[in-house]
Amino acid sequence: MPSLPPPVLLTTHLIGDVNRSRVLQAIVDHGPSSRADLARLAGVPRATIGAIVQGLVDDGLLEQQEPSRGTGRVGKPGRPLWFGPQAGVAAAISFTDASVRVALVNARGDILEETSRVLDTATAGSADLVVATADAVAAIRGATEPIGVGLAIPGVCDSERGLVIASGQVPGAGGAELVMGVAHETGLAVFVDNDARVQALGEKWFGDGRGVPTFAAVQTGHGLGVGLVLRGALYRGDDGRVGELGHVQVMPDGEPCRCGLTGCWETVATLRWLRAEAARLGLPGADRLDSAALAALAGKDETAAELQAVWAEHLGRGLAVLVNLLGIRRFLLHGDAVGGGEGLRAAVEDSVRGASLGHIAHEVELGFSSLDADAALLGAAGLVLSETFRLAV
Amino acid sequence: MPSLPPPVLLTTHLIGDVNRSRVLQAIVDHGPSSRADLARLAGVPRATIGAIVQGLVDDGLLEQQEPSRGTGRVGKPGRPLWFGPQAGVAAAISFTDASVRVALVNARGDILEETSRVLDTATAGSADLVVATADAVAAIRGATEPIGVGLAIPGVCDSERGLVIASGQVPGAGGAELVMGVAHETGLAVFVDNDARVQALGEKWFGDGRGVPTFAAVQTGHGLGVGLVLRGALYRGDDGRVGELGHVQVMPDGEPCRCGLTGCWETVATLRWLRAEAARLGLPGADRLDSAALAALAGKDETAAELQAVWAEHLGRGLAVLVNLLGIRRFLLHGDAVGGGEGLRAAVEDSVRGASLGHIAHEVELGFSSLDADAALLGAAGLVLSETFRLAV
DNA sequence: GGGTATTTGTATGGGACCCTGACATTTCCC
DNA sequence: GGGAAATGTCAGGGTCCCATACAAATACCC
Repeated sequence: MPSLPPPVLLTTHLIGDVNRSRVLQAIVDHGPSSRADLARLAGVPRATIGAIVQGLVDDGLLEQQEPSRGTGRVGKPGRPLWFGPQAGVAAAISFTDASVRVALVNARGDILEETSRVLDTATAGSADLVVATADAVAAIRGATEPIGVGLAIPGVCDSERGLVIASGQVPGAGGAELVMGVAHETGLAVFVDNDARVQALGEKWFGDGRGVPTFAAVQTGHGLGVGLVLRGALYRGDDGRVGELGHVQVMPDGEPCRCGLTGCWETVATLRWLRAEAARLGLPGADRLDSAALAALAGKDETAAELQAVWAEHLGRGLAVLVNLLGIRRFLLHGDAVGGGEGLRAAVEDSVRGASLGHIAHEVELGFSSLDADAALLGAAGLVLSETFRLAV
Repeated sequence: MPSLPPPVLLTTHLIGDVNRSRVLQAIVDHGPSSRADLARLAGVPRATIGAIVQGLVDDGLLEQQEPSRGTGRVGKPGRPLWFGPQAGVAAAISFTDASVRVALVNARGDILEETSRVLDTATAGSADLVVATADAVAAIRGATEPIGVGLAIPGVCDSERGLVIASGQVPGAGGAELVMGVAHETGLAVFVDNDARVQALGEKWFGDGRGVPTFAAVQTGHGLGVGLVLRGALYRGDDGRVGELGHVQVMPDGEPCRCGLTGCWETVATLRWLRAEAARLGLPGADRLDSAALAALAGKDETAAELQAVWAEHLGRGLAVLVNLLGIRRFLLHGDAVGGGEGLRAAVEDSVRGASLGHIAHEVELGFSSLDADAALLGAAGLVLSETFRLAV
C-alpha cells in the first residue's frame, strides 16, 4: 500500500533548481526564446530571467543565437536561447525483437550517433543484455560525457525505484540486474520506464506533444500500450503498474485474453485479432497482414475495406475510454497503425468521436506520430532529461 | 483547445505561502503533530518549522495543544499543533432534489452550524437559487467571518473559471449567474465544482482519503459520478469536463444511453437499471427498490440474491477500468450503494478484483464512505480550504 | 542623416526566507 | 538528584528574487 510522499518544503537553494527547470521547460515548450520572451511568459522581470539563464549558459546547456534581425519590430532585437548541440546529451536505449538500439541524443532531439547490437531479446539473459548495451554505449560514447542512460522497456516498470517488474517481450530485463548492470558498466545514471510511457515523453520533448498539456501516446501492433501526459506531467500512478489500457474490458462477453480476463481491448485491437479475422474472411496474406497491407487491399477489395472499418472501430473503442473518463482530446498513435495512412487515421478518429460524449467529441484530434520509429529512442533521451532536470516539483 | 499554462517561477515571497500550505497539508494528512514531528517528516531543521508554524499560529489558524505527557519517551514532550475550532471556517453548500443544504464547517471538519432551504431544484431559476443560498448563509453566519463559500453542483463544472457548464439535476445552476450572485450577495469568495469531485475532496480532507495518495470517490444511485485523487491532487483535466466514468462503454452492444451512446456503464449500474430488472423478475416493490431494500430481500429470496450478485458485478465493471488504466487501488463509495451493507460491499469488491489484472487485483480495497450523507457538504468545505491554501503549487 | 521612442539585456541595493549552530527548557531513567 | 534526551527558540550567514536605473541596439519620423 503506497503511502503519501513526505512533504517537500521549498528552500532558497531549491528555488534556483526549480526555476532553472521551469525556464528549460518553457524553452522546450515554446522553442528558442529570448530572455524578454521568457520574462513576459512567466510574468517576471527580465533581470530575473537573465540571472537564471546565466547559470544555464555557463553550464553549457543553453547558447545564445544571433540576434533575430529584421523582424519589423522596433527596439533592440532579442537573442534567442536554445540548447547547444552538445547540451543534454543522453544515451538512449530501446529494444526490438532482435536487437538493441543505442543512440546519443542531445537536448535538441538530434540523434548524434547511433548503433545497434543483434540480440534475441526473447531469450537473452540479463547479463547478455547488460553486455550488449554497455558495449554499444561505449562504442558511440564520444568526447562529451552523456548525462545519463535512458532505457525504454516493453514491460511493467517502476521508474522511481529503477527496476523492471516484468517484461514478456524481454524477460531478461526483469528485476534490477539490467539497470544496476548498465549503471555499473557505464558509470552513468540510468533511468528506466515502460516503452509506451517513454514514447509519450518523446512526443512531449521532441514531437507533436510539445506545448500540449494533456495527450495520450498509444502504441499499436502486436501489443497495446498507452502513455498519458496529464496537465504537463507524465502519469505513472503510485508505482509503475498503470497504463494497461489494453486490458480495459470493452467486450463483456468477449474472448479470453492472455491476462486471464475476458473481452480486453487487446483481444480485438491487436494484429493477432486482425490476422485471425482476415483469415476467417479468406483475405490473401492474412497471416502477415498489418495496417499498411490492409490499407493497400482496402482500395480494391470490398471485404478488406469492411475489415478496415471494423479494425478502426475496434481501435477507437479503447481510446474513447480516455476521452470520457479523463477528458483527453489529443491522441498520437505509434507503431503498426501508422502504416494505415490517412484512411485509417480518419476512420479511427471518427470511431473515437462516435464513442465519446457529445460535448467533447468534436474536439478529439487523432494523429500519427511524426517521430515514428525513433519515438522510443528519443523518448528514452527525454526520460533522462526529465529526470535530470526534475521537470516537475 | 487548452494550451499549456504559463510557467510559474518561484519567488522568495512565494516560498512562505507554499511552505505554509505544505505544513498545513502535512497536518491534515497526519493529524495533530508537534513541530519536531513535522520537521522529521519534512526533513528540515526544527527551527524552520518553528518559523513557519509561528505565522500560522499568529493568524489564528493553528493552536497549540497541551504537551503530550506520559508517552513513555524521554525528553521534553512536544506540543501538538491542530486547527483551532474557529480556523478555516467555510460556508458549504450542497443541493438535493428538494432543498439547499448550507453549513458552516471548520478546518477540523466539524459542522458548526447547519440549515437548509426548501426549493425545487429541478425548476428553480438561478435567481431563486442565489436568494435561497445567500439567505441561508446569512442566517448561520456567526461572529467569525467564513473564508469562502464552496458549492457542490451535480453537473459539469469548470472550477478554474468558476462556472457551471451544465447541470441536468439543477438546471438553474448553469452558467456563471449562481456563482456570481452568491459572491455578490455574501461578499465572500465562492468556489464551485462537480459534486463527485467535491465528495472526493471531502474524503481527502476529513474522511478515509486522509493520507491516501491515490483513490477514487464514487457516487452511486440515480446517476454515477467519480472524483479522482491522483498522487495527492484532485484530477480535473484541462477543464472541468472529465470524470464521466458513467459514460465509459462497458457493453458494446448494450442499451442506448440518454447521452446518445450505447452500453454506457450508467445503463447497467444505476437504480434505473436495477428497478427495471427487478420488475422484469417480478420482485416486490421493484419501482422503489434500492441497494438497501435489495440487501434485505436477498436474505430470504433466491431471485433477489441473484439480482444482487449481478448488480454488484455491474457496479464493479466500471470501477475495474480505473484499476487497470490508472492503477487506482482504493475506492470509496457514496450514495445508494452504502445501503447495501457489507454483503454488497464485499460482492462489489470481488467484482472489481475479478475484472482487474492479476498483479494488482489483490491490492484493491473498496469501502463505503464513513462521511456518508455529509460527504458533499464536508467536501464543499474542503474545496474552499484547498483553493484558499492552494494546496498544490 | 539625426533625433526620438522602443525594446533588450545587465548591474546594484533591499527584502524574504531557509540553514547552521548554539542555548534554555522539560522530561525520563538510574 | 544528576545525566541523557528531546523540544522549541535565537542569532549569523547565504541564496535568491524584485525594483530601479542604465547602456546598447533597432525602427520610425522629419
